[in-house]
Amino acid sequence: MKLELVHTAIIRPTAPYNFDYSVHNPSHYPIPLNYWERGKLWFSFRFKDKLLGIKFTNQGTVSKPKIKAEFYYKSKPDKEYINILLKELDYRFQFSKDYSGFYTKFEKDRLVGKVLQKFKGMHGFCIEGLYEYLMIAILLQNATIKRTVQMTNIMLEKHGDLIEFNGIKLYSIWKPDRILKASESELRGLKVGYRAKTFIRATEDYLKLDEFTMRKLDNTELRKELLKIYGVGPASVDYIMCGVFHRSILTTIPPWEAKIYSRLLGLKTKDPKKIMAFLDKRYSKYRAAVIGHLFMDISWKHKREDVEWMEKLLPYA
DNA sequence: CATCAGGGCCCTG
DNA sequence: CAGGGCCCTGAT
Repeated sequence: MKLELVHTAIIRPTAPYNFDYSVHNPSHYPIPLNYWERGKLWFSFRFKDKLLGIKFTNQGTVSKPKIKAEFYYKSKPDKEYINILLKELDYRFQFSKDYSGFYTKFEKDRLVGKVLQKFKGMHGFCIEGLYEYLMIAILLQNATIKRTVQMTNIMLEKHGDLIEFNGIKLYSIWKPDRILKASESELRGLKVGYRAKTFIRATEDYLKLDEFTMRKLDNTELRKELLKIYGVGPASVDYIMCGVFHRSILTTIPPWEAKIYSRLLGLKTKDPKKIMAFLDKRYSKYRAAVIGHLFMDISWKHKREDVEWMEKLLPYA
């Protein structure tokens, strides 16, 4: 479906704001829901039953941030819709979040000071809403990157919605009712295995929730609610809380991440529990933010110049 | 060719 | 709370 330019807005994030570090995460697996190049981001965005294409263009600097946002749709949406849409984008991209306390606290830290300098102005972001991210979490479970990519693509081709705007074609994750209309056996035919059932059950559970109300819950309550969703366990719940709900938490470190952090932090141990204890002692409530920055750093490096040991540690096989 | 583990999670005992 | 089963794929 081709979409037309229907509205343009200027967004002024809270400084410091580094555009590229705040709209693109090179460690995420390639998925045709968005497209990034330096200073620009195109993405599909389903919100309140409308599927739009959105393009961001960086027109500012880290200290004087400014983004041009262009909205593509079938017809001109009303003012009210644009207003709540901008509010939602503010939440998803954390434009108004103030990270200054974090930066001043650790800017001289021996291990992460330099990285914090480099990434100053990186805001946590998650383009996807709860439903989309939930589906992605299921696609990630118990699979290598390659398999996840393959399952994602077939699911998007069969059930996703394709849009075209500003010369770019992107998918959007299907609407929940689309998956409920599909049968489990039909989904199994797409070689997603036991996830066929998980997609359906998780969608049913999702429809009982209200993600906007959930944003007001504290971490403990939120975790409890999310764990009620079929197919969401300790690993996925952490990804969802950090991503969709922007909670700065680090409760479990999966073994593959432990290997990476061990190296980044210059530790001898690769034991997730010991690494956690170290982080907790040194960075306490900022431990997730610290790890987030270190991981971003190595991911960008890896994207640019192929870090050899990362290639070995990441299960790209 | 067979077997097995993998960036989990559910269910059963 | 421990451990088996689940889908597929690629490594051995």
